[in-house]
Amino acid sequence: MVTRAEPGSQPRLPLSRERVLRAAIKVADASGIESLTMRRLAEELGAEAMSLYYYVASKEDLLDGIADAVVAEINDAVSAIDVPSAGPSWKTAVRQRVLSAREVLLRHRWAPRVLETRTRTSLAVLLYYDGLLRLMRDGGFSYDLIHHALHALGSRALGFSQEMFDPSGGASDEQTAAALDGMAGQIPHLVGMLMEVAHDDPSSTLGWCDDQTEFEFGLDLILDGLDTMRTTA
Amino acid sequence: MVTRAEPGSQPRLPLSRERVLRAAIKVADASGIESLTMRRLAEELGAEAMSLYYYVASKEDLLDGIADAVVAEINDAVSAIDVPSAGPSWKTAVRQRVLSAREVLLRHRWAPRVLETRTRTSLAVLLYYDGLLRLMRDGGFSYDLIHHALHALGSRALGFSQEMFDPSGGASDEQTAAALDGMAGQIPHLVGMLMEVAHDDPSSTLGWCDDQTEFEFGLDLILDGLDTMRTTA
DNA sequence: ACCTGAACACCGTTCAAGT
DNA sequence: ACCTGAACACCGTTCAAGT
Repeated sequence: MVTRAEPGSQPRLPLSRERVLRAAIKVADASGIESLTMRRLAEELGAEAMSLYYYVASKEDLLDGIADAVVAEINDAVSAIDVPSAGPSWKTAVRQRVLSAREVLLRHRWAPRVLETRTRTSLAVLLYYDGLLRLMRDGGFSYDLIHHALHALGSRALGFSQEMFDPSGGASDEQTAAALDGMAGQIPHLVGMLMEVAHDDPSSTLGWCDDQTEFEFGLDLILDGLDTMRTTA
Repeated sequence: MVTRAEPGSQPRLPLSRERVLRAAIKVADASGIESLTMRRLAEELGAEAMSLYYYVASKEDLLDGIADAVVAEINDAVSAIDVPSAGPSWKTAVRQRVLSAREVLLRHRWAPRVLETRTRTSLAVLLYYDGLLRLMRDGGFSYDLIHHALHALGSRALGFSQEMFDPSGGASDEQTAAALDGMAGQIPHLVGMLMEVAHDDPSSTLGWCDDQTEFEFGLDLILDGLDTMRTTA
């Protein structure tokens, strides 16, 4: 082992929690969350896996850390938004915040899954919800209705929703169509719907459905319902 | 190694995919999904881990299998429901199906997480959605609106929703109250809301919120919104 | 056809040791 | 204070071998 630096080797930056978390996000963004292992992360940093434990208590702590960092990124994005929120304009204010959060999550596809599996309550998440809450208070909501509303929105408030099935499932439209055709006897209504919807929507080049459109449809459905309750309660 | 059965040892049942999946569900129900390993499952069956690979192709295939089994259990439960679904009664029909699905999931707490992580499209899930679709067709929905509706419902159609944060987070109410108090400066609206809501609801002995009530609130909000669209479209 | 033992390539993590 | 090598206890899985 040579103590002196190899000729041409850069003097490595010292590690820090900040650098570890940044590198972890980089790995997850580039290669997916399943490829984020302590050894792989250490390699990315030019260090040994064991060195990471000086900055994170465990892998769970690492995941808590990168989840927090993503929500902090969301909080940064939404704090730049400055639109009126009094009375009826609460809705566009909330809508804009949620869609901003979604934009951040689209840059970190692994984030929803990691967020869902956190057990620790994250201060960053609480701060985000506190911001939404303020807007709804401006809109004239009671605390009680806001409480229901936050539960009704669930993860949608942070910009993502659970799609239980993707008809295309990663396969091509042709493969999907063929597979569905074979099952038509068992799932006649579903096949009927997908035939019609796929035909009607020439812009669905990414597959059967446009996720962004569907996300906004669901979001607006909930926000509109809440708006009605706000005024009738 | 003795070839003859030990005195008192029961002649072990032969393995089968059915038995493997059943045992896997039993382990997950009793000890949580994280304790479901191939070795632990084999032990439960009185066999070796390697023997399981004769019935499942991989652990992913095992998870696909138990997810399918749970949805099959849901399909059994909802197929016993026989209520009218024509016109405006579509809503109560769908509502009842969703709440039945939820009851099944409450017996398998690990199921939502496993369902979310499946990549393969499950026939059982398609059958479930096809059933919902039929009810909405009876209600007079267009295929196009049903398509939006299924996306808007997302996992809620199958009886569960993503709660992004649990204010209690497993801790006692006293601990939660103390922790929130310390953060009151940073999240004033959230603290204000939780103080009021917890105070107002003497029945919330399980913590700050009654999940079943909140689930139904969110579900009804969406169903009511869809019902309006059904009649105005 | 059905089941298994030994072994492999990975994990996260502990611990004592280096600078 | 910061980093590491060797080692441990666990994974899922391959493969050749047993009945």
